[in-house]
Amino acid sequence: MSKLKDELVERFKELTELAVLDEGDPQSFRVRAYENATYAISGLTGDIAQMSEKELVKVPGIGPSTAKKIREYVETGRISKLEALRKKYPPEFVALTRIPGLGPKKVLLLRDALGIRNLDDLKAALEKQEIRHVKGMGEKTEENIRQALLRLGTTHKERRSPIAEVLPVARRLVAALQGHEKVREVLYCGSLRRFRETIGDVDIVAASEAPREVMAEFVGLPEVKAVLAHGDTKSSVLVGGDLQVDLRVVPPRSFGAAVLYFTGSKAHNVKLRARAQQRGWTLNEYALTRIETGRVIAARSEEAIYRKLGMPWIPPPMREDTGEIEAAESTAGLPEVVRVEDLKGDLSLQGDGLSREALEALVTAAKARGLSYAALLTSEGSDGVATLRRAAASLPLVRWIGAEVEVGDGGEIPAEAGRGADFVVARITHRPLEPDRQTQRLVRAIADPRVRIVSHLCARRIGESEALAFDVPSVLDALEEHRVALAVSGELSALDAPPEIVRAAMERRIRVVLASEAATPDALERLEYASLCAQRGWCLRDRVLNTESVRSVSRWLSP
DNA sequence: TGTAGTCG
DNA sequence: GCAGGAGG
DNA sequence: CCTCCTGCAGCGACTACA
Repeated sequence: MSKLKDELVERFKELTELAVLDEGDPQSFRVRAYENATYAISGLTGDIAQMSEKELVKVPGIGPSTAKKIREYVETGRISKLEALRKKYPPEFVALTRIPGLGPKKVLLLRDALGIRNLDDLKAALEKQEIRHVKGMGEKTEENIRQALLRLGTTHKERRSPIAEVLPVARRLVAALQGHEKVREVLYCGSLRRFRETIGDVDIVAASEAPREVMAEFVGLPEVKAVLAHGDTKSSVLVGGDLQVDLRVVPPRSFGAAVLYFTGSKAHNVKLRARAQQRGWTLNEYALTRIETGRVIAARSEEAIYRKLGMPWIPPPMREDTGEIEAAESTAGLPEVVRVEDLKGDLSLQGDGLSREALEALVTAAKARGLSYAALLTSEGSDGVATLRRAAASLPLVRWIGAEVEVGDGGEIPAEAGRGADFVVARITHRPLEPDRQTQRLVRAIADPRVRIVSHLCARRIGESEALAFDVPSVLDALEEHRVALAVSGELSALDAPPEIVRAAMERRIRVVLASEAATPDALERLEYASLCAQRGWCLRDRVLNTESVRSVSRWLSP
């Protein structure tokens, strides 16, 4: 977005980190105020450089002090408070707090007692076994730091893993816990349940009356590489490629409250708690409770808690405090976002290279999932179309053969593309271009009259390659004008078009297609992922082409 | 056993 | 450090 | 309008030290 804004957000993040050290407490009010200010700045729209101190102070979360700092940065390119703190706490010293288990207090203690100012000092102190002699630390602390350093690099605090890596692991762990006889219910929560594209750690919540046994089972699972903490109701472990997984076990009557609490987001929870407080209630991970009597109002299910707070259940992907709570309590209610059950067909099955048997297995599985129509795609030109048409003859569900074509550097689509096919899907591939050229490329491809669907609009690979940079409004305008549908791929390393773009598309009359791009029966589950991703973008059900009847899909594909 | 630090 | 209320 | 004052969510779980 705006470069100035990004810079300010960076500066304030650093300010927050340094304030934690300066205050010696991550919970101090000043630290929290900086955090809020950072969030407030990241939500600013418009030209920040043009805003006066007065205007800035009006923004919730920005007070006189932050406003001054913003103006100072705009005018001089620096923030004196930040410079002062940097001097006091050099970057290499601050870096020490990123070691798991080392917070502000211990880091400062190490500096004052042993003069440790950077990683090398710390390593040297470990060598000499000096740390165990510091008052307040012991052999155990020393050993923990040693272990943390060994893991550093792979598991430093900020590392987030692509959802494609995390989801299968989480599903296996949940399945393993589900199999335990003392487990009543179990669900992964956190950013994974909200379907964010990168995941910091996995939070699993289980309901059981025998927490200790469940915990023992959990930390003993074969995938567990290291146990970071192991208590009666809460444990943390590392699995596979150094992914941290936390398990909380709660009594079954609190399952809904726990799942709500641990699903977040934090900002969503804060708003919910405020709504509870207005009613004289309090909301925590155990229950929604009336404060004066201590009576539980709701706890067992999320749905009940939302209902008591005057809201319908909110799909987890929407719980990011981007207006969902206000919408949920409005008379109009939450928008009706698409759910996987709404889907009637799949327009993205990958037919290339599949035998008749494989095709049959694919469409049979699609039918078993309740789908009633499908399109098979080929990227092998008119020969591919002909082959696929023959192979798919008389198979159930298959209504169309589509040609998937790659878009060239200039947005061109080969002259012969789509010959013999029922429609064309333009698949965007990764080409590094200047934003203006990229925009032209996409708009030109969308404007080609053969193209009915555009897929992988941003050509991104989560955790590998960035989304293409282009002017989003122009491209969305083109989609609307030429009546081309926007695909949302459920392929976990793509999830493309991303939610921000889907949400912007909802402001226009743009249709969406949820796409599994499946070549095998198992891969059809990506329809679920596509719908969760679409929910993050507030994708309305009645904008999704493949929730509609064969007739209306046909009309869209061949206008 | 009480307390402090860290994490969530 | 911010927000909101009280009091001037 | 300004200044001054007060509250800011709140806590649990776990670990290590004394």
